[in-house]
Amino acid sequence: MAAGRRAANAQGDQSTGSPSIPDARRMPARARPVTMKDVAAATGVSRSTVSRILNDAPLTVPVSAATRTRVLAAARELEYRPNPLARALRGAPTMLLGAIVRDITDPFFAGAIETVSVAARARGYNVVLGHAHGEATKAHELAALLEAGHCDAILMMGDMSDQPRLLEDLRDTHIPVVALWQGSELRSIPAVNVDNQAGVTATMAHLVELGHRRIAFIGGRLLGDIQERQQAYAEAMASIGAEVLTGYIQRVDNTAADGEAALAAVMALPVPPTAVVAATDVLAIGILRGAYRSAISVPADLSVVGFDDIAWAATTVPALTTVRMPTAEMATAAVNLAILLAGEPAGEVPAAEHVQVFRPEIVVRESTAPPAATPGTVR
Amino acid sequence: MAAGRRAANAQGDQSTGSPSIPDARRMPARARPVTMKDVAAATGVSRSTVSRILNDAPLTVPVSAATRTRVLAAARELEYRPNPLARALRGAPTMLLGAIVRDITDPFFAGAIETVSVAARARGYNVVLGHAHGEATKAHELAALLEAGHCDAILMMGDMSDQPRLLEDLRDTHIPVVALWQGSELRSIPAVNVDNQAGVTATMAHLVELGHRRIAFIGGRLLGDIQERQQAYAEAMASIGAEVLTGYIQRVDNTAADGEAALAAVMALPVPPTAVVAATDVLAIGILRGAYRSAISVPADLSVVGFDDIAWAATTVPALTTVRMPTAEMATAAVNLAILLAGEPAGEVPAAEHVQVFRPEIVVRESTAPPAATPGTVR
DNA sequence: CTGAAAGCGCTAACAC
DNA sequence: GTGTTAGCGCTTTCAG
Repeated sequence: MAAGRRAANAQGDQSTGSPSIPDARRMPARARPVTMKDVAAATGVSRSTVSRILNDAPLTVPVSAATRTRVLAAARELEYRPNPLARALRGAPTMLLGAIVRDITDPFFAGAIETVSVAARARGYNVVLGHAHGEATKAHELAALLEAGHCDAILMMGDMSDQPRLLEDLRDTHIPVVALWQGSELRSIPAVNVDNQAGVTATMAHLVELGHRRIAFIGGRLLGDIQERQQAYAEAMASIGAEVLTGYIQRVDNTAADGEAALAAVMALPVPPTAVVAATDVLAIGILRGAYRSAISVPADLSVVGFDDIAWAATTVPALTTVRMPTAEMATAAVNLAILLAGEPAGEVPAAEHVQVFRPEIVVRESTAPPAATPGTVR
Repeated sequence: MAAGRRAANAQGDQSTGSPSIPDARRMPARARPVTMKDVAAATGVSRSTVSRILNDAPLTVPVSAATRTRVLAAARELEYRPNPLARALRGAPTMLLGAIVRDITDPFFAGAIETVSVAARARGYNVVLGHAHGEATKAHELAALLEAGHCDAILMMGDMSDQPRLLEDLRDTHIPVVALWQGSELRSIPAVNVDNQAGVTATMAHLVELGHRRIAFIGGRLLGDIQERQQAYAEAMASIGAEVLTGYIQRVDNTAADGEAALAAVMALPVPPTAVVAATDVLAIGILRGAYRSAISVPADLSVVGFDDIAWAATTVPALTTVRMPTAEMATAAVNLAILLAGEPAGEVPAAEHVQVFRPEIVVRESTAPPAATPGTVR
C-alpha cells in the first residue's frame, strides 16, 4: 500500500530550492504542504490518477507507463507527502499506538516504554504517550488519548485497578485495548502478564538453599504484580515452615527512598531478617543504599533480592540478584496483540482468551550469600 | 462533555446479541463510533447546529436554549466524541508533539522524555515517540513521524549532527522543529541548551578546592553536550596549570559498562588520577561500580563526579556528586517554544533567535573528598 | 435562530 | 487508461 515512497524522497532534494547560498542558509520558512491536487495540476492529470499511481494501485486499474513516470517525477519534484490525517479519515490506520502508563517516573516503566516503542516501530507504528500519573487525572487521560491521540489501539501498562472508571470506559471504546503488566487479575480484557508467583518462588528457593529462614518482604501498594509477589512470598514462607514475624512485611511506595526507609524499619526489629526480598529492583536499590548507610554489609550481613532486572540492577554496588522480567518479549507480544486486534473488524474479538503469561527467571549476582553465622549458632 | 456514560452503556448491552448469559459478559463488541450526524439525527436538527452547540460557538451565532439542551443531552446519551482526525483535517491542531530521541535507552533521555511528556500534557499535548536509534534508520524516523505522526511540532532531543540528512530534511518541513540538548553548535534552529562549560567549570573548581590536580575525564563520542564538556575540562585543567597526562581523557560509549572499563584503563596508568570527571552520570555510575570491583574506595582513594543528576545519582553507593541539569525547566521551555512556533503562521518564525541556555548547578554528595595523602607527601 | 452547501486531502466506485 | 463523483466527519460561510 504505502510503497514507492522511497523513490519519492530520494530525489526530492536536488530539485527544489535555490542552488547557491553556501553558509547563511535561508530560514525554515515553512510553506503550505503540497497536496495531491498540486501534483495533479502540475502533471495535468486528475487527482484519482495521481492517487492510483502513488499508491501503486494493484492490478485492478492499469495506468500508462508514460503518465506514471510523469506523475512520479512531479511528486518528487514537489516533495509531495501524503497527508496522513486525510488518509486516516478515510479509514486507513493511523499507525499510532497509545500507551497509558500509570507512572512514567517508575524506572521499570521507563524502560518498558522504550521496549514497547521499539516493538511498535518494528511493526511500523509510533507510540503516543499518556500517563495516568497518580489518580489525579483519572480516566481523563484515556479520553485525551482517544480524542487527541488518533490511536489504532491502546496499551495499558501496569495495574490501573485503582482507577475503576478507566477500565470501565476502556471496555466499550471503539478501539482495542490490551493490558500489559496489569497483574493477572481476571478481567475481560486481552492481557500480557508475567508469572509473579514463579519468580518469587524461585527467589525464595534460592535464599532457602543458601540457608536463609528469616526473610523479610518489602513491597508496595497492593496492586497487580506487587500484590501477587507478596502473596507468593507469604506462601513460600509458609511452605518452608518459616514464620513471618511482625514487621517482616513492609508496605511502601515504589521508590528507592522508600526502600531505604523500609530497610531501616526492618533491621530495627527485635529479630532482624538475614535476607530481604524486594518487590521491585527500585526498592532493592534503595535497600542496598540503606544498608550502605547503616554499615550493613551486603551480602555478608544481609542478602537482598530484587524483581524486574531493570538496567541498573547489574550496575549496583554490589550487583543485584534479581528476577529477570522478559520485558522485550512481553512488550513485543503486547504490541503484536494490539495490532492484531486493531486489524480485526470491530466486535469480532474472540475474547479474553487473548491472555499470555510469561515466565521470569532468577539471575544470581552479588547481593545474595549464605547468612552470617548468628551468635550462638554453630558454624 | 463525556458525562452520563453509564446510562448509555447500561442499555446498549441488552439490545445486541444473545440476551441471557449473566456473568460472562459479552465481549467488548466495539461499535462504530458515534458521529455528529447521529446526534443531529437523534435531535432532529442539522449537523451545523450540533457543531455550533458542541463547540460552544462564540457570540457570533446564537442558538435557542431549547435546542441547545436537547442536543447536549443527545450528545451525552450517545456518548458522542468528536473525531479528532476530521477536526485536524479542517486545520485544527492535532495536539500531538513529536519527540525524536537519538537513543531512548539512555537513562538521561528516558527521564527527559518523561519530563517532556509532563510539560506537554500541561499544555494539553500528547507526545509521540520516535527514536533515531543509532544511525540505522537515519532520517526515515523523521519521515515516519511527519507522515504518521500528525504532529503539530517536533522536538529533537540530543545531538543529531551525525545524521546530517535529518537536520537537512528537518529544516524545510512545514512544521516547526526545536532542538533540546543538542549542544550549542550554531545551527539555524530554535534550541534549548545547557551551559556545559559552566557545569564542568564548577566541577573542576570543586575538585581543585578539595586539593585534586590529577584529574581525568571520561566521556563519550564527541557530540553536542559531551563535546562541550570535554572541552571545558581541558580548559579548566589548563587554567590551573595541571597537565592532562596521556590517557587522562577516555572516550567511550555512554554506558555504565563502558564507564567501568574506562576507569580500569585510567587507573592502570603509571600516574593514576585522584579524581575522575565523568561526562554523564551513567558513566559515573559505571565508574563507581568499577572502583568497587577493584577495591578502590570512593571517595577516600578516588573522587568521582558525574553530570546530569539523573534520578539514580542520589541512590548510588556512595551517592554521586554531580552537576544538576535543570531538566524540567528545560523541557518545559522547549515544549513551550515548540507550541509557540506551531501557533505562528508558517514562515513567520523570527529566526534562530529562539535559543535559550540554562545554567546547571553542582550538587555535592558523597563521592568527592580530598585526595588521599600520596606517599611522600606531607599531610 | 437554523439549514444548506462547500470543502479540508484523500480514496474508491463508477463512468467515459 | 483516465476523469467524475461522492463521501470519510467536521467546520464555516452564506442564505433563509
